[in-house]
Amino acid sequence: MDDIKKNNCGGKFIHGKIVHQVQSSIPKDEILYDLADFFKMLGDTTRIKILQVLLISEMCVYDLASLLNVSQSALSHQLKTLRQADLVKYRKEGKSVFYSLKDGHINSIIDLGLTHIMEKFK
Amino acid sequence: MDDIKKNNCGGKFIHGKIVHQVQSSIPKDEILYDLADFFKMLGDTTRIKILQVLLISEMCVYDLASLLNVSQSALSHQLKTLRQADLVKYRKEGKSVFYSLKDGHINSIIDLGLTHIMEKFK
DNA sequence: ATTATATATGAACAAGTGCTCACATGATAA
DNA sequence: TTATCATGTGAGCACTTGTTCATATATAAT
Repeated sequence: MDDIKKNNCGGKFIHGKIVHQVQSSIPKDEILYDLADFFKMLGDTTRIKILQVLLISEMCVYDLASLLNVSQSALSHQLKTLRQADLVKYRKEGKSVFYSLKDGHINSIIDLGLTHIMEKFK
Repeated sequence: MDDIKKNNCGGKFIHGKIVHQVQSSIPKDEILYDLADFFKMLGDTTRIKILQVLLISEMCVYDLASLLNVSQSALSHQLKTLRQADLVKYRKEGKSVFYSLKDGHINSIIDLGLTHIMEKFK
């Protein structure tokens, strides 16, 4: 019963037992770093919009730019970012380049995020 | 059959039908803005670590700082950020302040993100 | 070949972010 | 009260990020 020493933080940890237990069950730093990088991709309005669209249908850059009301240049830069994060793929057709999602996980993750947000909208 | 005019982007949209269909099914800008803000919270290594810990157990600031190997100040700043995002709650006990998760969604969202990351680790 | 269209990209820059440092606050101990 | 411990916070600063502007590339039309 000495794992909780109330009102005394002088030693290493206040609650050694709990801390050690937690320490052994969280993922390695390398993984958490990648995880943060992944969520970082979803943490920008423009990119979330892009993904929302591609969730429904593939689309070429020109249409995407018009639809989202962002400059073609800004969009291309963001698409490059998403490409590097391995979240989108593309195919060329004439002068156009069609982008689409590369992964199915994104769908459910964004959906979960949406339901989280929606709860606060009432 | 004129919703696809191949190799011609002169008009408003190349693929009007698809664009309009997509346009009506993506969430409002206000929601997408909040959604991005939410994912932004998960897009930082320190914050993801904090949440990973609180996923398992509540913890006081001192223990959390020691466990995650971050300065107490940096941690307090991040905890404030998480508080403002309404992701954590806290209770005071003597000199200590114990933080815990406020919401159950975060658990499943982080888990989904983790499985996404793990797939690329082989 | 020349022109127009669709996309990509480098440089520059403004805005945002996360840290440290110093100090403030609040509670307990001496 | 005074000292100590746990946490919070403002200011400053280095670093990152997302955009614009100009230009490059690549394909198709004239």
